[in-house]
Amino acid sequence: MDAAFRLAVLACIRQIPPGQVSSYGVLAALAGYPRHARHVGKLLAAHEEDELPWYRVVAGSGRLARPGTPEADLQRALLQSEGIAFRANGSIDLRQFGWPVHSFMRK
DNA sequence: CACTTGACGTCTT
DNA sequence: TAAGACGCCAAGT
Repeated sequence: MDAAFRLAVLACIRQIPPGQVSSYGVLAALAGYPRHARHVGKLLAAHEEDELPWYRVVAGSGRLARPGTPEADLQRALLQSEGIAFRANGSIDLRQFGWPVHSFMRK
């Protein structure tokens, strides 16, 4: 596997501030690998580390990946505990909680 | 080599 | 705006 890819992506994920979320595509681009969103997901699927805030990674649409799974429920709970609000349809407003866009546009 | 798969994303209807 | 189609790329079969 490409160790550089893993390290770069994991490093970016660790940069996500508490109470905010990022998306697979954005993280891939930040890591220097545009169009590799699916691989970020592949990485998280195989990688389990308690320190890593994997739950701060959502789909670009603002909805959770793999809905219906126990993992998604856990993720929802963890995010809510950090103050992130979910809409009625079960999606997150990235204009409010998305990173790094939100940090940059902070008014 | 052809085809499928997957924690995704964008473009068309 | 919602629902599909289509694109993406590395790995596995």
